[in-house]
Amino acid sequence: MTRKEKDITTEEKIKGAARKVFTQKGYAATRTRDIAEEAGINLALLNYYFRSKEKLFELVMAEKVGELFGMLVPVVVDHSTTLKTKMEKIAATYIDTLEKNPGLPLFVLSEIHRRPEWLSQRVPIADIFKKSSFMQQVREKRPDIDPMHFFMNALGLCVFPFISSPVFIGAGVINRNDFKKLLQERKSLIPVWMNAMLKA
Amino acid sequence: MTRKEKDITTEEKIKGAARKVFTQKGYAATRTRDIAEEAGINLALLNYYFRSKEKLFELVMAEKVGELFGMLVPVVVDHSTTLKTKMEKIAATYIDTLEKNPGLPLFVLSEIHRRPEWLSQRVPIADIFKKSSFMQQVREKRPDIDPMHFFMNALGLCVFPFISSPVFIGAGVINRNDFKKLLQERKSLIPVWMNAMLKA
DNA sequence: GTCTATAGTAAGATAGAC
DNA sequence: GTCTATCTTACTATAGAC
Repeated sequence: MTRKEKDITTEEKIKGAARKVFTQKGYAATRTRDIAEEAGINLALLNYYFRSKEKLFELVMAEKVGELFGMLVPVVVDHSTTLKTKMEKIAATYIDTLEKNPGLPLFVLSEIHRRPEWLSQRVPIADIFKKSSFMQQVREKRPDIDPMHFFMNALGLCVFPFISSPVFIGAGVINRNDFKKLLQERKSLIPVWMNAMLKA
Repeated sequence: MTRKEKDITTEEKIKGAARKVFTQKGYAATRTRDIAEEAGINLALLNYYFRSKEKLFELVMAEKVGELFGMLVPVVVDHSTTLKTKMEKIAATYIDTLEKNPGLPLFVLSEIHRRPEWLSQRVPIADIFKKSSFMQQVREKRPDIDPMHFFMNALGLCVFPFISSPVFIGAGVINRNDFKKLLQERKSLIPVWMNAMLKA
């Protein structure tokens, strides 16, 4: 047994397995047995540590929502950066992070879709975005258009490829390698496109 | 009993219920009992008509994939229209159709994510898109950039709002009415943005 | 803390009456 | 064709030994 394996507590092994299985299959399709097997432990231990499937899911979900939106906050509220810089940071951060965890957006979006109240009950984040420096700067440039459009566009341009890749790849419209190349290109293209949309 | 109700066969009632429940909750979270109840019939009848949950799902899934991508084909292959016209048609068609069926994209994308081989086994549509008039016209305008980028952007700008609306609305970043207003605005904005991106 | 064994329940599917 | 009742399986969760 390597040092690394020995240091991971059973609790962390289960959480790690849960992260993997839940994000891959979603809550409903996940069986606690899958998680136990993935963690290399017995099913009873899962309930010993986390009481129930629901409680374990809750933990993972909160973490994943944080991963997906947490990275956004420091960038959009920063008053010291230009809109262009913000766009560059958003594109680079999202694409690099999601490339390591491509299933993240679809998981979060799907689970929130099935539990619309989940977010409102715990993440009071609306004002942070609405009053953010990003929104102000967009409003200054385009007082004639709802800034939410551009916020959505920025996120969509970054995130949509990851959500739709199974379709494009599955349909044979693109292959895995070309897709990876596209992603890298988008890191520099998205800021340029966003700038063009703001001027259009 | 109204005329309309009387004319709907039991088979159609079940299929209709299945469409509703499957797209709302996804395959795994759907119980055949939910569908039977929604259809106002007995559980046994579902198996009498469709043999199994899987077979019924298969039917709905094929239909929904058709709904989501079928509308795209006639537009992108049409050699008689300009790129600008194509963009206008894509935006208008998608937003109008999806407004009546907002859960469609997330359903299709999620289910394909969980069954990556599903598409490749039955929808041999790759060449239609790759050789489409849309792709050619984009290549002419921007031979320096992979046209797939713009195809993805067009779809993403139309579809992403529907996928992400539960998040935006759930987090309180936007309310339902403003969201509906945004959607209408996007029908004319998206073609403008796409044009701007192509020039950038 | 970790296991085996099992209770309890929910879900998909079918048998058989009408 | 449509129903009620039931079979069978698979899942979550717990009891209890070690």
